[in-house]
Amino acid sequence: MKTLDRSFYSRDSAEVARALLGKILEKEGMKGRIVETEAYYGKEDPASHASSGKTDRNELMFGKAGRIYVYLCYGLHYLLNITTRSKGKPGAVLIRALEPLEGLNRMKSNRSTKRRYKLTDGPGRLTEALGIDKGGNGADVTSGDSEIKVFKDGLEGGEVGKSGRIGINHGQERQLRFFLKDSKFLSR
DNA sequence: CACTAGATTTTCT
DNA sequence: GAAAATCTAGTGG
Repeated sequence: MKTLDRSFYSRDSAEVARALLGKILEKEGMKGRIVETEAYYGKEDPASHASSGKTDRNELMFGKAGRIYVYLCYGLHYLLNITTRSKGKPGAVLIRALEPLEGLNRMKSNRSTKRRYKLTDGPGRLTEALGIDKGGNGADVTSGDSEIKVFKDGLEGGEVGKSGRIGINHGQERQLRFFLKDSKFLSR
């Protein structure tokens, strides 16, 4: 299985978000199918971290495409993004939900809650299940020896839905959330 | 089942 | 000081 190369990620954020649906994400042997994503931009997007300029936290969004951007949200949840577009044009795609495929037992033991069966159907949950934290920040997904990889051959098929993004209060009801309609592993 | 509070870092006012 | 790209556990019907 081959990983996607940098030209795949160097496009418009919404195109990348749409194209990532159905692709397989792997971290240390644990695999999941990407079923839900959201696109973020730069200063023209008030919901984006990059909307008000570069900071220590978001500088990866300003760099080259195809790298991991992990961000600690609400002080306790890590969110997984992949940077998009080209240098100087900040952008990223947030991975919101996965369908678990391999390594389920390890995902379960990574998650602290045992009551719920929910494993990877939410941006904060999937990072915990896969053991992703700030250590993975800046990794190059297009490189073969990265901890986190995205494969070119996904599971095609399934109707794609669009909606406004979730969890943001900064207005902006542009349709930048993409998901596979028939998936049972979407966030709320 | 529905609703609510609380956890806790980065950033901006 | 307050809000944010969220989730969990607890309470009450």
